[in-house]
Amino acid sequence: MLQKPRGTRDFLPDEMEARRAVEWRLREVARRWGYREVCTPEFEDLELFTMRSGEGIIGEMYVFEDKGGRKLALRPEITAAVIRMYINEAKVAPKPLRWCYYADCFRYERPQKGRYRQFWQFGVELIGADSAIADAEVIMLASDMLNATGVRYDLKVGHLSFVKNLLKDVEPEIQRKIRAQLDKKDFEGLNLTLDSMNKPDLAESLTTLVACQDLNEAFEIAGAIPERERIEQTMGYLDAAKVKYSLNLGIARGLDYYTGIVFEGFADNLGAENQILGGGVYRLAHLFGGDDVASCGFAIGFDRVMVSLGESAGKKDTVAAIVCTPEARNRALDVAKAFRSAGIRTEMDLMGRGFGQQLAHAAKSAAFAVIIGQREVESSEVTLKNLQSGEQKTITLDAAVAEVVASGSRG
RNA sequence: GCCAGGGUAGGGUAGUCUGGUUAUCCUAAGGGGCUGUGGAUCCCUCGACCCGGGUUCAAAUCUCGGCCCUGGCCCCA
Repeated sequence: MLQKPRGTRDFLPDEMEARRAVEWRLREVARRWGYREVCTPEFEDLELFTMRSGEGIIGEMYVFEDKGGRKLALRPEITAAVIRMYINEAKVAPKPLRWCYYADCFRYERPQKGRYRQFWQFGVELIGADSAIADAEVIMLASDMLNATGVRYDLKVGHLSFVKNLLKDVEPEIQRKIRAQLDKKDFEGLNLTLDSMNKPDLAESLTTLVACQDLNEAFEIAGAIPERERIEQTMGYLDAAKVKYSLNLGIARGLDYYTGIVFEGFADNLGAENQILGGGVYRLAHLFGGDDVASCGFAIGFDRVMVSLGESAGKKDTVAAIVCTPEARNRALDVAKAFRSAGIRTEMDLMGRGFGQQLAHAAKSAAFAVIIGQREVESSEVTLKNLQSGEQKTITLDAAVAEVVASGSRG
């Protein structure tokens, strides 16, 4: 039998409904903040991604050549494409641009819990606003969106200037190494690195800084930071808005184009791949030949959110099953039409089952049975049976529809 | 790329150590009886040893390779 490609998944209706429900909660929050959805191509010029992240990522992408000999790649992330689109299509649009996306991405990596080769990201990008309140808005939105999903998480907020300032006299190569070790909280390796440089007090400052939960203290450790006022303002807005976060000034976020605030979200029940959100302030547009523009954005690892939510994610659709005798089928079709017009998922027997077996099937798949037989045809009513409680009553069609609709809005 | 544990009907499983009858049980699915409560009950049916090589009279079972799954390492844009 044919298997699906490694690291991909099939989604059956139950799971799909759960995913759509969470997806729409995210969309709805983004919409309320004014972030409008955009869509970019599933594949792009390979160059777009190597310009952003370096040649090293080719090994972790789905790269192919098309029939015209173009080097293309399935998108491994969306930010680069969104910024390309901004430069191509929207450079002169009124600022700021508030955009969001929900899209699948592809990475050629070893699958494990919460990591798949095809995975979905829900992200937002705020383009062209360069202020403390802009940074704060994006973080507040991140918090709002994660809250809407119901996932349990920790939000960590940091800023690159602190570590950068402490390391300003260190060679770039070593800087990179130290930042990676701080990000991983690999203090053993960090001490080794610093020992070899003969700077014991730097180690002290760095480890204290990473653990530091107080902004003023952090400024004392890190020394004079030009962005101090903006950082204080941003954090002030977050505190005023009662955003739940903790300070983590060790966050490195891998790549060099991040310039300021950075933040990450972690689920507490996921194992090794527990990061469910990552983002920050970055400058990327100039890489793709645009004018330099400040941007801030984040992406939510949608699949990890779903794994973290587990079984709790699902909310079942209310289903009405029409149960009828063959003679009553035309009337039953009218009844079904009325239920469907009211927005109720309504199903009829297609298997030629007898009355009893229709009901038996309904009991497994529906919340209500709507019974239409000779008696109901004659009285122009329907018998509505609540399949959970077993109660039933013969009432008008309108009353039956109203009752099913009401039960759906409760659920 | 590395390490560990796995892969038996649609789902869940027994059997594997110690090779040997028609591969166990639950569930789901389909057909039939019953024809206004059948979420019951009775009868019937469908359906599996991941793939390939090796050992053997004989392989789900032992062995080698591959594929895939689960978790971890690495990486994580």
